[in-house]
Amino acid sequence: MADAQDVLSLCKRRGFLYPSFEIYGGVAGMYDYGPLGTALKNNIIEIWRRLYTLGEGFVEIDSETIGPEVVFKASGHVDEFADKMVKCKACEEPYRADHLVKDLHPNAGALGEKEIDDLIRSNNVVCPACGGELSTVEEFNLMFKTIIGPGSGRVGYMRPETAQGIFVNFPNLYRYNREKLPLGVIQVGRGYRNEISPRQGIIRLREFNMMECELFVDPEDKTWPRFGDVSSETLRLLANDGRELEITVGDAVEQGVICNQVLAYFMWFTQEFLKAVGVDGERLRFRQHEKEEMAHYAADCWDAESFLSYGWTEIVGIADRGCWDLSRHANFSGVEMTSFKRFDEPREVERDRIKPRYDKLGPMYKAKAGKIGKAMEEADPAAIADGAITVEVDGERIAIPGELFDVARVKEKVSGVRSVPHVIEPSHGLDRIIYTVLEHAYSQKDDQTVMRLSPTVAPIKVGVFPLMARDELDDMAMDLDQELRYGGIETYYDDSGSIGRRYARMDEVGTPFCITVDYRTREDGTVTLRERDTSSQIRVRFADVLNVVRAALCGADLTQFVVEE
RNA sequence: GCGGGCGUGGUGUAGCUGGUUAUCACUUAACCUUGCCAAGGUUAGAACUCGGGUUCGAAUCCCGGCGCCCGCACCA
Repeated sequence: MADAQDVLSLCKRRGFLYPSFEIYGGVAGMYDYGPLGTALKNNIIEIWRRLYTLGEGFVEIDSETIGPEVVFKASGHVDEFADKMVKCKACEEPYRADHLVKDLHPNAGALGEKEIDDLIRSNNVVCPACGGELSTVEEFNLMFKTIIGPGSGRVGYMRPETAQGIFVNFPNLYRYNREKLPLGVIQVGRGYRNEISPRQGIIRLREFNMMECELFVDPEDKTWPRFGDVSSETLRLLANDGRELEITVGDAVEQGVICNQVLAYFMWFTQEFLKAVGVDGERLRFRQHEKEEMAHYAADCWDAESFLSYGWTEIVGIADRGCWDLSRHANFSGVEMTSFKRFDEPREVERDRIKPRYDKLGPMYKAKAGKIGKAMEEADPAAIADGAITVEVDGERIAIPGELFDVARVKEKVSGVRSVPHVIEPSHGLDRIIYTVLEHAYSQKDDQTVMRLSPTVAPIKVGVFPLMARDELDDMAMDLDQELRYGGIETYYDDSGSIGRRYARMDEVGTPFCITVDYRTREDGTVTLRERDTSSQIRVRFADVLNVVRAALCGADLTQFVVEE
C-alpha cells in the first residue's frame, strides 16, 4: 500500500501539487496544482464532461461562486451549515456550545441558539478553562462570508457547493430544455468551506473542486431509459442496515436496497467513470448514508468511497435530494419552480368550486374583498365547516359565512399537472478523485516509482528520445516530437543522460509510452515504442508513429504496426 | 479547536549535552562520456519553517506563530 507521504512527496517533486503560498509558510487546506496536476485534472474533467454531455445529453453551465445571502438562506446552508459557538469573555477561548450543555439535555445537538443560551444561563455554565463568563451563543458558519459591493453592501457567501447555481437557474434551464424532463445539468467549479481543521493533503481542502450534476426528474417516474442496459452490471454496496453485498444494479433496485432506477443507474455510471480515469475497482465501494448522517436536504444518499492510505474516503456523493431545493427556492423567491406534465389527452373533470358573491363581499370587506375572493376561489369546498369557509389573507384567518358564496358544480378541462421535480445529484469531489487516481496508480518496481496512470488521464502521453544526442538522431527525434504535438498528442522530448534515466523519469510521472530514435532509424526508418508497465518494446515505422500512438492510447492491438526484426 | 509528536537544499537525511565555511546520498543544470532501462567523470546550483527571547555566540536552549503527522472532535 502506497504511503500518503510518499505520494505527496512525489507530487510535489514532479509538479503535480504544491502547497499554496509555500514561501509564506503555507495555509492549511490549500494546495495549488502544478503543471502535471493541472493537466491530469483537465483530462479527468474532460472525460467526465464527455460522459455526461455526449453520453447522456446533459447540458453544462458555469455559475457564480459568490451568491447573495438569500440564496443560502433558501438552500439551508446559512442555518444548517453552522456550528453553535460561545467564547469565554475572559480568555477568549471558543467552544462548541452544544458540547458544553450536552450533559444538561438529551439532544443538545438539535437545540436552537436561544435554547442553548438559556441552558447556559440557568445552569451557570462557565468557561471550562478559566471559569470566566461565556458570551451569548453565536453561529460559526462554515461558509466564507463576504460583502457584495462597497461599504455596507449586501452580505454574500462563497458557495459551499456548485449545486445552488444550477437550482436557481432551473426556470431558465427548464425552458432551454423546451420544458421537458428529465433535465440533466452539470457544472464544474470551485466550492469553499472554512473547514475547522483541514488535513490529509488534498482530501480536505478549504477551496476545492467539484464536478456536480443535478438531474431533474419527474417525481412520479424515477425509471431510466437505459436502465435495462446496465441492470446486470454489479455494484459493491454497503447498505445502512449493515449488509455488505455484491449485487447487480437490477437486483439492488428490485430488492429495494437502492430506492430507484435513476439513483442506481447513476451509481453504476459513476463507477464506470471512476474506473475509466483509473480508480481501482477493487478499492471502490458504495456506502449508504445512515439516516442521521443524511444532509439536511437528502432523502437517500450513497457515497462512492475509495480505499486510500487514509482509509475509506468519500469521493462521490450520489443523493436523491427530493424536491427540497426547488421547493425552498420557490418559497424564498416567489418564483414557480415546477415542471408541467401534459396528459396525452386533456381530461375533463367535474368538481365543486366555491363561487364568491362579489356583490356582497365588496361592501363587507372593502379593500380586502378582492384578495378574499381570490382565496375563496382557490379553496377546497370540502373545507367548508358549519356553512362557512375559512381563508387566510395577509396572514389573517377570516371565516366567510355561507351567504357570501355559492358552491357550484363545474366542468374543467385539465391538460396536465404541475409538480416540483425531484433532483438526483451525483456530486464529485474532484480533488479527492485526483488523489485517488494518483495513489492507486502509485507503484514500486525495482526500487523505482512507476505511476501507472491510464493513458487517457496521463498528463504526458509519449516521451520522445534520441538514443544518442548526436549523429542526427536528435534532429529526427525532434521532428518526430513536433509531428506528434501537432497531431494533438502531449509529448516530452528528452535527450539528457542515459536512456534508462529518461525512461525512469517518464515512468515516475505516468507517461504510458516512450519512443526512441536509434541508429537503425537512419537505416530503415523505424523507431522503438516502449510500454511503461511492461518495459516491453516494439519496432514501428517512423511514418506510422502518429497512428500507432493514437491506437496505443486507446489500448488497441498494435500487432499490425509491428515491423519484423 | 484540544492532546501528543515533528519541521535542516527539490527529495531523504547527519549534526541538535550551544563554538570554524552545516554532513551524506539522490535529484537538477552544463560539459565529457554513454549504441535501450535511474552507468561513469568534471563542474555548478541548492537548506537550518518563521518571529521573538537567552547568550560574546543559536540549526542546537526558551516562548509564540505557521505548517505537517497521529489520536479526539468536526466532516453538507
